Amino acid sequence: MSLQYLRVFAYIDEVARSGSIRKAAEKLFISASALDRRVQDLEAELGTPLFERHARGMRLTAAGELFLHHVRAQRADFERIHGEIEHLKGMRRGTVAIAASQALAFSVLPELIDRFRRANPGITFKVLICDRQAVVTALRAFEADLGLVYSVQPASDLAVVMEVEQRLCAVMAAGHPLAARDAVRMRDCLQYPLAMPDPNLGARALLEAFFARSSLKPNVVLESNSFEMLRNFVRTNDAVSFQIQVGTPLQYNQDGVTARVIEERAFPRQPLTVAQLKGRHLPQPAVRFLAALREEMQSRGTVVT
Amino acid sequence: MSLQYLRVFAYIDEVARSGSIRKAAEKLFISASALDRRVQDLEAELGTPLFERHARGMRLTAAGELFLHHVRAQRADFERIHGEIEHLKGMRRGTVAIAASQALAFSVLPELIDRFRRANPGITFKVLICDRQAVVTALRAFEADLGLVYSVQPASDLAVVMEVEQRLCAVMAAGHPLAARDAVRMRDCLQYPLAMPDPNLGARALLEAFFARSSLKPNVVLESNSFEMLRNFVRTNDAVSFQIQVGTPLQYNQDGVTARVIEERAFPRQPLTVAQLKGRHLPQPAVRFLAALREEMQSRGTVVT
DNA sequence: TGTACCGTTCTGTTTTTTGCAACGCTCGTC
DNA sequence: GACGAGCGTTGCAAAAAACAGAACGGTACA
Repeated sequence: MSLQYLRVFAYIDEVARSGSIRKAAEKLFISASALDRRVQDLEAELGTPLFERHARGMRLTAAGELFLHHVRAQRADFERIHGEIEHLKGMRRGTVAIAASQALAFSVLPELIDRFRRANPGITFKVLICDRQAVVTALRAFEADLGLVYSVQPASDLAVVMEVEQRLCAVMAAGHPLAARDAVRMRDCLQYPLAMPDPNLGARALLEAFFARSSLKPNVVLESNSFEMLRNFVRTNDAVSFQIQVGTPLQYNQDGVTARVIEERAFPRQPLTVAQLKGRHLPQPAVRFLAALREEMQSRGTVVT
Repeated sequence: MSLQYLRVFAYIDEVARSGSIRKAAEKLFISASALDRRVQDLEAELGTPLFERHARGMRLTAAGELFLHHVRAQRADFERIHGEIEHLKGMRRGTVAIAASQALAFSVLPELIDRFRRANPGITFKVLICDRQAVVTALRAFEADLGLVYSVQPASDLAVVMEVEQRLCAVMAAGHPLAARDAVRMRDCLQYPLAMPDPNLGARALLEAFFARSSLKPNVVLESNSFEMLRNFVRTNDAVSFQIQVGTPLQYNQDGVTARVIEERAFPRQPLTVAQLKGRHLPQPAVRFLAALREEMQSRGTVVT
């Protein structure tokens, strides 16, 4: 649903996204000339150019940035109101849009969403799995209601609605010698080849911080931006990988892979944080899902905020 | 400035205000039929009627209430963004809309606004003086950015941004016997005829609360909803009136009227509160004015919040 | 120096919005 | 109980806005 009367707002949004009138026009199924006129008319009404014209396309001006944010906020808020009107009509429909780190794609989110949908049928989900920078981008563009990230850089336009204390886990094959032990220390892991998450995965920052002030030398045989890749790798050999607690199969061995919490006294800790765009009204379904998420996390570990 | 593309939103807003298509059409300078079609088209797009049709006119449905609030929020937020864009262009323009109780109309607001405008030329003000119920209404309808009220009933959609502890004052002629004293007690006032603020003025609630648990019997000779009326009345006789501190000329005798703080140990107190609509982004000028207001109040009395 | 892509303008066409007159309806009143 | 005043609503033609397609002028990159 996009409401005929907000057409021009959608135009501006798309032009900013595509960075070009012609590309935007194609996506909007109108001609470039028509789109161009709408942009120019709006600029005339505002008395300010919203875009800088370059040979390669259009870039937002400062005023454009401001206005675009307003446009996206309005479009998102309209969707929320529309959802609440549907709710009044008795239709329990709605969508929750989530942007999350990879770690949550493995078990937490799928299971939680499945359970939530059984209790609240009619509510649909959009889940975007991406790195933590893209999570913030999605929140800012009103493409996600909630962002779930490990080690997010604080930003003044984001509000942290929940923080869950997370410990680091070593991930290994079920038959791995370390799997036989209850407690695993970091120096135990370093006896084996390591499959490391790459720098734009949250867990990496923690590991770097540890190695920086340690004399232990890691033997990295694989580095990847995919937890799935790392997990599948360690299944068939004696390598050890790392992941944050919430993303690991602790209690049950799944697909021949298991995990153990790393017991390390002075290990740097970083919480898993749930964030939203500051000052935004979340749609009702997102509010309810957040409550379910909080309940889930409280039963699982330490919820800080 | 109202932006061509939000035309239909203005239509809905006006229809809700006027309660009738024909009256709204007249104010909007279009025909009733054209307006009617826009309303119907919008309802069709939303899949829900926004208005109930009666022989006397249109009344909002539940969905209509919801949507109207969104419309007004959107229009107000657009004004804010437009102001910030003007700000980018170097034009320091903007408007601060205030809804306030009568008590503030006497000296605080006029003086503060005057001073503020000297420091920030180009910023204009809209001040609506009304009873505290209308203040809340104006905030809800996005007609006011800030509401200044004495004894506001708490509401879930209002956010209190500031509270100033207020004491009650006795107001009397400059030559009144009580004016010769430094400290005035309630029972001193009751020696004289009283000019009482009427029930929908904030100060009245306090007085009622006091009399309810006191054996003193007030001799009320005048009751009015206008502080100006009360003040002018006591000037020429020995009657005593009441007003909250912020609205009274304490230090200087103005127009032959003066005031003294009432010293009463267990007197009920109610703060003057500054409120805004919860979850709303205030325009930049309003934010700056609020800061000036806070500074002023801090120099004048006890700011609680 | 060409070529590919960009935003833009000009033309006429299509779609949307509007005004006007008329209709059906519900109220309050004579 | 008829009647007028007010209301929302509907057809139809006119006006206005948005549109597509071809052509123009420019910049960037090979």
